[in-house]
Amino acid sequence: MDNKIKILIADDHKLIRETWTFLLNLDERFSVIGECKDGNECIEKTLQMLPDVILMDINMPDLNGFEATKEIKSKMPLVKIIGISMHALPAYAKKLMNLGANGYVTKNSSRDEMINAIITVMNGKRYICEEIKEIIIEQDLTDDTEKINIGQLTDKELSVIKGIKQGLSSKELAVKLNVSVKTIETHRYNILKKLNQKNTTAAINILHEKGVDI
Amino acid sequence: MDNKIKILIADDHKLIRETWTFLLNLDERFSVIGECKDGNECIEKTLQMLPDVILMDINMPDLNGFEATKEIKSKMPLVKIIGISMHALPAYAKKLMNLGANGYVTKNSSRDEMINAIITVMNGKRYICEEIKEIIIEQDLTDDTEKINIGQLTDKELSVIKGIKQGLSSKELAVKLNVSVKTIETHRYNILKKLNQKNTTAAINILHEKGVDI
DNA sequence: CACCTTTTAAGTAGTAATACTTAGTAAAAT
DNA sequence: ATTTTACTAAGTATTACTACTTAAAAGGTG
Repeated sequence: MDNKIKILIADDHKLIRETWTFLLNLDERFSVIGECKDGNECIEKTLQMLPDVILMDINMPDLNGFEATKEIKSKMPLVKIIGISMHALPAYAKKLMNLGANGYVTKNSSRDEMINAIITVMNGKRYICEEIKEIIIEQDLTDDTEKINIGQLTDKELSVIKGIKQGLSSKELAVKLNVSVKTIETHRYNILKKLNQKNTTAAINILHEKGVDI
Repeated sequence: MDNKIKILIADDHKLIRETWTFLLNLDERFSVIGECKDGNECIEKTLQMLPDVILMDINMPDLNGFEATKEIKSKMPLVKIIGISMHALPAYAKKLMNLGANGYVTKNSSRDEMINAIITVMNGKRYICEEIKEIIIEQDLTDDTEKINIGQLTDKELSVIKGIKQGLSSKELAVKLNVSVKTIETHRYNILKKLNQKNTTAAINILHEKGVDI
């Protein structure tokens, strides 16, 4: 048991957690020592259980993967963190790596790729999954043609347009995000400017067409 | 014999009558004092035999359970009536209860459930079987989601919401569809009413969630 | 430290959308 | 033959959104 790589899994979906736990425990080299369903629980269990690697979902309630990564790396810089997301967005990967994560893989990835990621980060190197690598290379080759990029939108702007998509008004969003209506209106204005659209309906539509999952 | 609950069974199927008679007579607390094969016979025997409880089938020839219940309750309001039907329809139960019945059980119900029903109505309370309760709860839970129906939208309304999705304003849509801006505004209003949404963004979102390809 | 980005939020205008009511016409269903 | 539904469109009022400008505070980067 001693020489196995201790893994902590953080994901808000029970099925995902259990699947990864099962798949990883099939490999002699790994031992999944715990599961957590949000960022706060992950921070707690990390301090308690001292895992070697954390598989951290980005989209979690209460405290998301970005925030949890930042917090954990400030307290325990040696623990390896691999971000997991359903979004194949290089911007997400880049952001997470800048917060101290050691790897980033999408939920489309295979067990082999995840194992590869764990081994790689345990060897002190960073790991980015093939899917993201391909997109980065693709974008590098096609260069400046794609003006519309999710990376242009900030976190708050994404929160705002997500709310708009759900039918919330500026007033309702102001209450939800605990800011003034004027702030929401500024965010809306900036979103339309960045995406070069006349209204938010068109903005949401263009994001959908570009395959951006908001 | 005096202190037993006197039961009258009304059902057009002999086998059903005999089965219920047998099953209920197994219990010391009950005594089935008579059987009848239609509503008219039930009214007659009720006036003759003065039962405590009538187990009344809904589907009977000549005079059905609804009519018989209404008639009996107008003459003898204190006799307890439990409707029995092969149909697990809350509407039937509701209708019968409004005619004065004290309980409603389906023919799928167990002996225990029927005994429970008899005891309950004898204690002055109404009884609805579990099967019907489940259906009512289910309908109540799914209720407002079923209000949204693509079939409600007319051809013109679909054209309008498609245009809105693409980011067109009412003015632009008016030009495109060759009608006045006021007509487009009316369509918008009717769309929101039909889909029960506060704005078109929410309407488009709800259509997407329902898998409607607009 | 200076610089940049993000987030916040104010002011001012103008335009668009929502929330109804009423109403005429044509077509389709009862 | 009568009712219903779809489409049209006007009126009125209110609310929401869009289009800027300006600016201060917080955070990280070079």
